[in-house]
Amino acid sequence: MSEKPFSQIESLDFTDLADLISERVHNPITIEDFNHRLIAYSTHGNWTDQARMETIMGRRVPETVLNRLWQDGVIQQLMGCDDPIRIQAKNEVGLGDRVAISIRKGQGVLGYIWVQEVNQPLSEKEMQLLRFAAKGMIPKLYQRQTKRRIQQEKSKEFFWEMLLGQVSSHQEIQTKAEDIGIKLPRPFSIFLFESHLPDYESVQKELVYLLHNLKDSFPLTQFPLVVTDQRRLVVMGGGGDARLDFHERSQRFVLDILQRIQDRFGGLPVNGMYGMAYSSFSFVQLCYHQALAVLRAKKHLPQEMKGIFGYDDLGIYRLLPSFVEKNEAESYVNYRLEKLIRYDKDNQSHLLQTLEVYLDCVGRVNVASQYLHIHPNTLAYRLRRITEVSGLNLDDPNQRISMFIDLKLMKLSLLQ
Amino acid sequence: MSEKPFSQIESLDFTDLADLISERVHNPITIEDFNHRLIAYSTHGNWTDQARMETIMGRRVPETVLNRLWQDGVIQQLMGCDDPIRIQAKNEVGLGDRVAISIRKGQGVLGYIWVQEVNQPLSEKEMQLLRFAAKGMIPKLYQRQTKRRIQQEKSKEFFWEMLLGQVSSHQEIQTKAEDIGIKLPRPFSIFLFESHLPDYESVQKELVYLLHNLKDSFPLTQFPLVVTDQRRLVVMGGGGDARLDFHERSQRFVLDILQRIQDRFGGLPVNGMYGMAYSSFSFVQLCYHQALAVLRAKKHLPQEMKGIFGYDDLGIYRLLPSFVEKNEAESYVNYRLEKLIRYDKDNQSHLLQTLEVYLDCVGRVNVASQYLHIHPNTLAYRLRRITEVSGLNLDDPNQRISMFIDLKLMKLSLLQ
DNA sequence: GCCCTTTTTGTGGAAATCCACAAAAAGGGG
DNA sequence: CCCCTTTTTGTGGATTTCCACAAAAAGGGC
Repeated sequence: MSEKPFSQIESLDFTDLADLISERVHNPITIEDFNHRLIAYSTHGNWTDQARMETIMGRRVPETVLNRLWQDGVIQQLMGCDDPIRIQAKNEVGLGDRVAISIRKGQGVLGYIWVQEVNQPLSEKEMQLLRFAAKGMIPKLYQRQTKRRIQQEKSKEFFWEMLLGQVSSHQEIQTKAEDIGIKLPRPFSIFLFESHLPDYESVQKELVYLLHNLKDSFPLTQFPLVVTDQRRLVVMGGGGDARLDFHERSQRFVLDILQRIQDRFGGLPVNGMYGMAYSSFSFVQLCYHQALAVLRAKKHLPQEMKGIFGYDDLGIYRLLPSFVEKNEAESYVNYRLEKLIRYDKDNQSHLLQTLEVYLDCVGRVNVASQYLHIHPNTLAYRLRRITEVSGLNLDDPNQRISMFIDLKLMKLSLLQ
Repeated sequence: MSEKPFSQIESLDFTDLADLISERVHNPITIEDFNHRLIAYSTHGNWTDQARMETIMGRRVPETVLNRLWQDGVIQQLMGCDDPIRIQAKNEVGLGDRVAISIRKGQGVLGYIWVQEVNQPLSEKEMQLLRFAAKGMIPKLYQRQTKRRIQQEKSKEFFWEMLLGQVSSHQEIQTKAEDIGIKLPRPFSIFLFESHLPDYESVQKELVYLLHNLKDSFPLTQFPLVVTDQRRLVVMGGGGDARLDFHERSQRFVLDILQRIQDRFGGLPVNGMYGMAYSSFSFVQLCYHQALAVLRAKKHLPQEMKGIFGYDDLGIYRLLPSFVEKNEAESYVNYRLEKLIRYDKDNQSHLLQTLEVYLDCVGRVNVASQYLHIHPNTLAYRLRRITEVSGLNLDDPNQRISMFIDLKLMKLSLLQ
């Protein structure tokens, strides 16, 4: 009997193994891990069906195919037994006839072997052969998985070291990454995702899934490092050497992820932000702090921060902390602001709020008055009052801007 | 003979002496120092003429009177001899008939004795008496002057110590000032005047004169400390306990001085600026640096700094140095600005300048287009171009402001 | 020279701003 | 309560902005 059709299994790598199995079952095959990521594929008959091609090109089974297979209960079935299962062609998603078997250790799925039945349907003998192959591959796959997990642990530790500034020189980081065997992207940025949903677990899973899933189909590529911190996910991402559009790509990337999460969970369950783009790894910690700064700004001034995700786009809010520091050092007070505050207190008026809205609306009387639910002329009157009381000259950009800044600053300090 | 009419001269103070002389010459008198500042006056006949009253009230001979006396050559004559001189009434300036004599040591004038001839013209005998009095007063006056000069030296030294932060605690400064015998104003500020005129000497003289002269007639009082540094005059000024209008008073004060200097010397020969208002003397050094910061800002951005003299009014320019620091630390670049710069270079266009003027004009298309000598529609077109090229959203106050700031920052860094 | 794109200028109409002036409404103190 | 000031709202008209569309001008490449 052919009891030992894969006796050399220990000595072969996955690619050779794929070719060997393919030869024996007379059809092209793919070997995938528990997450449907491609581990290896046979070289014969590559151009047979759409799904196979896409899987190989994207190094993962296409999402559409997976969705369909989950819907039809195929995956569930597959995960529940050690036997090969025959799957009817699903032409809508480009999937031809298949036979698939899961590689399991106990109840845990380690991976799958997929056979594309392009040449001829599998005979019972070839099915049996598949069972042998799957069983024989268990230790190899388990070892691979363990190794991966260890490498991932190392990566995480390394990432935290970077984030906390325990390694900070570009060279040091570069060589250490090579040692661990991960390729850091350049230019890069640090992304942060935070959620306060009760079932943070599932959000995080979805996030990780999206990160891995979007990394190929989306402009921002390579996410070698993901760590979680309480209810946050920290990611280093980047690549694609054009630095010019990095900002736009980052923004699109974050927006897309948030959109998808929102579609799935509803509401606004997740916040996302990122630092600036850097090419030198000596900026990792700074970049992380930039993302954190965006987070803080969003917490304190949610209204003003709508639609802002990148540190690049914080604008003046990027500089507010420095302002606070400087103002305290020289005990600065905006005397015009003081006067308005005093006036408001004395007369129970709303000049300050009026001014803020007016400035927020870049001096559009109509817009601002609508926002305040007052007549445009009332706004005009109040503005006149404001200039009279405080001496503020709204035609002077400098006065206007510093008033705006000091207003936001006050708002900030009142909230803390 | 009455050779020793003032034998007790050594033991009397100036006030008693004034009364004594007045009695002997049968007319009211004043004793003044070399700078026409009142040292003492006799108590009889105080309300006799306008000039005398104003002199006593203002503790100095009124400027109008002095001007007239210089014009008529009286002062010159007086300074040139040791004899009493008779001066005809000059009713236009409120001056009645006088006799005056200078008190001189060698060629240097130490002071003057003025006799108001209200009761009767002085006889030759009384004139002689005046000569004796003047001569007898020389050592006393000289001593006084020396003491003053020493005190002034001490003050200056002390002031420098404060400015350079060598004494910095409020208490220490307070007690040290009391030791020296000067009363520091509270609240206070540090004022700075700078001139690059070839004849700086005369400007400085005029400034010191104005400072002493305005200190009574103007809202800002008490200038105990004046030091000069190269082509600058540093002054500590303040007082008048209302802190609310301190800023307005300071501004009016500086403007007034600059106006007068300009009237006298033409052009814009002098720059003046000041720090914020403080009540604790621990801020002296900081306040000085604030005035210096205004000076620097005026040097680098003269256009933007027109009409700004107080650190209070620097607005965002107050914070530019912090920006520079922070930007360098995180090697920040405004990516929108970058794009505009690149576009301008590639197409020899003027989008950046256009944007700057537009922002300087707080978004007034008409004003800005006139300033740029272009059609309003051209400006609108360019603005559209700007938003297309850089992605700048001019309706967002934050983007608008940070663009403004980064523009000024760039201008600043280009100039240095 | 021509063709092309980019930029500037012009026209016209709807909407918004600015200003002066006045009527109404609100609020506070005697 | 009335009187007074402050605030809000209303009206009308000159000016400005905003937009769409088009003609003219400028500049670059072939």
